[in-house]
Amino acid sequence: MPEFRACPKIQRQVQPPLRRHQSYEGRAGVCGQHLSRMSVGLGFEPDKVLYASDYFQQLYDWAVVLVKKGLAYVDFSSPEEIATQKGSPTVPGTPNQYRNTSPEENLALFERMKNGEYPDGHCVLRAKIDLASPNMHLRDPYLYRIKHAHHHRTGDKWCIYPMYDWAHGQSDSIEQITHSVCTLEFIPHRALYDWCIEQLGIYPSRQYEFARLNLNYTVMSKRKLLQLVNEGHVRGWDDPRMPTISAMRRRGFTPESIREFAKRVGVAKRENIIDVGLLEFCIREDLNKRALRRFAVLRPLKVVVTNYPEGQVEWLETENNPEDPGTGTRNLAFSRELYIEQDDFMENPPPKYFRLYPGGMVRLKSAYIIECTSVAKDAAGNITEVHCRYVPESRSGQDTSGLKVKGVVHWLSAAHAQVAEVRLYDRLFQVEDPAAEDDFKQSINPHSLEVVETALVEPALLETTAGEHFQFTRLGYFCTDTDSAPGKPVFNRTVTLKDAWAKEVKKQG
RNA sequence: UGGCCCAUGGUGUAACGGUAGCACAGCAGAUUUUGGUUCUGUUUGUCAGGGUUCGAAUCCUUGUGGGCCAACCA
Repeated sequence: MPEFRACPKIQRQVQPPLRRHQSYEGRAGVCGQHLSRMSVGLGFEPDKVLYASDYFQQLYDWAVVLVKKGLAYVDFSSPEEIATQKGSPTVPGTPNQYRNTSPEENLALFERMKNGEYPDGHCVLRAKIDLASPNMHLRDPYLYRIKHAHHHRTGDKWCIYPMYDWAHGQSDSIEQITHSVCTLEFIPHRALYDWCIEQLGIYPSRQYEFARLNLNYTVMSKRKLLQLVNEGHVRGWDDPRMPTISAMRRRGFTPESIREFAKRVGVAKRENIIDVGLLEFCIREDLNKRALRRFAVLRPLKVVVTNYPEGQVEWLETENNPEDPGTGTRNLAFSRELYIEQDDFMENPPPKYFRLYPGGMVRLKSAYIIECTSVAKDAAGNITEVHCRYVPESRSGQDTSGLKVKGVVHWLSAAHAQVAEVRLYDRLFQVEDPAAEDDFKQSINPHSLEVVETALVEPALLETTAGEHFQFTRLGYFCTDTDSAPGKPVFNRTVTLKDAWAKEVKKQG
């Protein structure tokens, strides 16, 4: 039954009252709250939330008007009969006996419907329009059906409830909505929307249809998303892999970035599938300016600086955000045993690799230049440690070494690093348009979530609270998850940094 | 095989009937103590055929392609 009427304040600069045209069905207050939350998630304060159920009496009175005008009748046929009588898009419908009932009789019948004299589904009120119309929605559409159901706002007052088409235009009209915005599939409904308003002679709201925003590598329909949730392919509606507002917020997308994305996408009438790359661009653009930089090592590789004194600790200054000097600096502990990212070392590097390799030099960001002198391996031949020599006069900010190195690598002091859980997300589907597949679930990406339970982070990262954004230097943007506990932070990777090297590797095959 | 909606680079989206522009992506380069950021340059487009017009992405028409339309759902 028609329910909550979303009325988010879409854009202040829009002159006429404009509203999102959609009603929701749901149990006690859930949807109204959900809509409000969604608006807030996008950074809006809902202007107000309105309820179609507030108009039930008016809607009923208007139905009576229609009946009296001979434009509506009570039909006792079964749903199957009615469907058959409607014909098909190429075959006109045929009228039944009830279509000729007099207005007076219909009035009495409709009243009995309202009074609860009939059981559920015993009959319906139908508009009398045109059974031969090429627009199926005009072939005497249902206006009211009987449902002896308790309504969370109107209680047991009604046992007949209006259908969508009978509720929507009139509700818009009551609220003096000038532009009622909806998606393309409602185009055929517009004729009925207009018909109701015209027959009633009420405020002429108008409906405008636009294409829904689709994203590649995911699905957008509520039906499909529900399946993902119910069948456990994701952990819930706000699983950071989902394309829902709550999930996106949890993953670390800011309201500003989502709105910027929507702005760049634009609105039009043609079907579209937008590249998630644009969304990623928008969140990087936003977070680059506001996220504090922190060091984190996801897959640690131990580095021993052989010529650095054992037990010595130095505190080296590094910037919190080079894009915003106002955010100041912090100090990082430097010592003889460090961790770097496994990806930042290769024993046999390919061309153009300018990170660490035997005999190679690299700058430890905000610290010293080191040179790899040897590699330690276990019995199986796996690299367990990398031994390096540091250049004492290459200290960041006071480098007199004259050395020029191409690679810069982030690092953590082994003795100071703390453990944190980091969740890495990848696209939920392996194909661009899963909805076009025979079975969209066949194309689910089995590696859409990778949990790194023992990532290493700066000690300062232990103090974070849910919703905080960071850039883990050279890795990507991360957001503290709601699963975090004191001293046990969990980070979601919102998006990686652009990675020119990954592209180069791909090119080299 | 009825009706309706849509069609502009890879993806989106602009252009009173008058020079097809913007963004993302791509490519090339510069800068860089994040292979990030920033900056510079650059490849690629009006679905097809007719018609109207001095002039068509825009108007008309035919075709092609895609989408939508039957629920006691919204």
